Amino acid sequence: MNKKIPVPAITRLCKVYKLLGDLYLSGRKRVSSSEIGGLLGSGAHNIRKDINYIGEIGNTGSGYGVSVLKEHICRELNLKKPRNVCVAGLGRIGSAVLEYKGFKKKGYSIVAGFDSDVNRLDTIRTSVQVFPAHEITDVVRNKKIELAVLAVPAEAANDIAQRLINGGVKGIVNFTPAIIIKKRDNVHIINMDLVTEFTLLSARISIDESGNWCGVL
Amino acid sequence: MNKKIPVPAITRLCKVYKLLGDLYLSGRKRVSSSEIGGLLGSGAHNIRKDINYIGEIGNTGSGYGVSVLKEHICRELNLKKPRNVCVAGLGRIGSAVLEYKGFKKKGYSIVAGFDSDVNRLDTIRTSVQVFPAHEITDVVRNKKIELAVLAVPAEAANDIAQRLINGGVKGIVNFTPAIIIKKRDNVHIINMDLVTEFTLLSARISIDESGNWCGVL
DNA sequence: ACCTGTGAATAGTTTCACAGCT
DNA sequence: AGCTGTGAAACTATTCACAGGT
Repeated sequence: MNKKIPVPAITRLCKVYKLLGDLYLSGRKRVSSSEIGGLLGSGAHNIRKDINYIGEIGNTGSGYGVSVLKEHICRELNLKKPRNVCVAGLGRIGSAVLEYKGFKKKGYSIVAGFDSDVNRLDTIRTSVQVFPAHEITDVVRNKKIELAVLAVPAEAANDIAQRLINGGVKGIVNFTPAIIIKKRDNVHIINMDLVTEFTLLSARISIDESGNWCGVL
Repeated sequence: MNKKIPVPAITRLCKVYKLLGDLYLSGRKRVSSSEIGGLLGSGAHNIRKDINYIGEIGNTGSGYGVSVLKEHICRELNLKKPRNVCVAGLGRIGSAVLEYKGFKKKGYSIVAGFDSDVNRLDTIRTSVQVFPAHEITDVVRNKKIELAVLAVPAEAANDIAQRLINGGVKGIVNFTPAIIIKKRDNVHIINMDLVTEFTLLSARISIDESGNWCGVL
C-alpha cells in the first residue's frame, strides 16, 4: 500500500467518511457510489476511484457496506486516533466552539481554552479548563494537544499561533482573517475567514450570472 | 476576455485579493509574485499565472502595484458588487456572526437574522433586524439577500436552506454538520463543519507522521 | 438491471524556461 | 539583478469504457 493518493482524493474521502457516519447512525446498511457522489456533489466515477486508491476492499456487486467502508477509510487514513483539541481566544466564536458538544463522540476532545483576558477567564462558565494565554505552550505540551481552533483578534493571531505550534500543535483551524505564517511545514492550517468565503461565493455567483464571461463552474 | 479560468485559480485570486486589501491598509505600495506566493503558500509561478488569466494588466518589470492589482482583480472577478447577507439560526455561532462588525467595509451588509424560537428573537439585542423562520423566503426576496450563513441545528438545516434558496439566496456558508442537498445548481455552498475539518487535519497529520505510508503533502 | 474495479483516454493544472521590461 | 508575461512541457486528476460480479 505505497501508492500515492492525490490530495483532492483524500479530502473527498474525509467527507465520504463523515457521510458514512451519518448514514450509519440513520441505520443504512449499504450505499452505492452514485448515491455518495450525489450527496457530495461529485461524480460516481470519482468516488469509486477515490475508494479504489485505498483499494482492494472486497466489496463488489451491489454497493458498499456502510460500516465496512467506514472502517476501511478510517483505518487507511488513520482517522481512528483520538486527538486533543484546544480553543485559543474565548470571544463569542471561541466560546461557542468550546461549548459545542458534538466533538467528543467523533474522537476529538476539547481539553483546554485560552484567553489573554484574565477577567474573561474568571467569569467564563464552562466544563473545559481555561488558562491565560502565557501558559499556552506549556499546557499544549503537557496535555498533548494536536489541534487548535484559533479565534483571537486578528492582530494577535500570528503570535498565538506560534505559541500553539511551539507547544506541538500540528493542525489549526483559523477563524481569524489574518494569514498565519508557518515557519515549519509539518503544520497544517485551514482558514475559515468569513469575508474570504463571502468573496469566493461572490465570484462564483458573478460567474454564473454572466454566463458569457467565462465558462467555469 | 473569454478565456476559461481554472476554478483553483479563481479561489487563489480571491485570497490574493484579500491579501492585497491587508497590504493596502498597511501602506504597502508594491508587491512581488514571490512574496504573495510565500504568504499564501503557493509558488510564485502559480500566482503569476493566475494573475495572467485575468491578464493584460500593464504591470511589468518590478512587482505589482498593490492597489492597481487589487482593483484589477476586483473588476475582473466582479467582486465590487455589494451583497446583502443574512444569518439563519441565532444560537451561539449565529449570533456571533450577526454581531461581527468587519463585514460592512468589505461590501457585505448583514441585513437580517432568522430564528424559529420566538423567545430568542424577543430577547436578542442586536442592531440587525431579526425575523421568525417562517418569514425567511419573503424577507430574503424583499431585501434582495444573496448570501446566507446557516447556523441552525443540523436537523433543520435542509429545510431552512431550501427556504433561503427559494427566496433567492445564491450562496450559503454552512456551519451545520448536515449536508445540504441542492436542487438547483446555481446555488453555491461552502461547508464549514468543524468535525470534518478536524478529520481533514487528522488525515494530513497522519500522513506526514508516517512518511513511509504515502508521499502526499 | 445495476453495481464495482480498473486501465486507458481525456481534460485540467502546475511547473518550467526564457524573452522582455525596469 | 530581479521582476513579469507567456507558450510549451510535465504532471496530476477526472472521466470514460468495459470486464466481471451479484
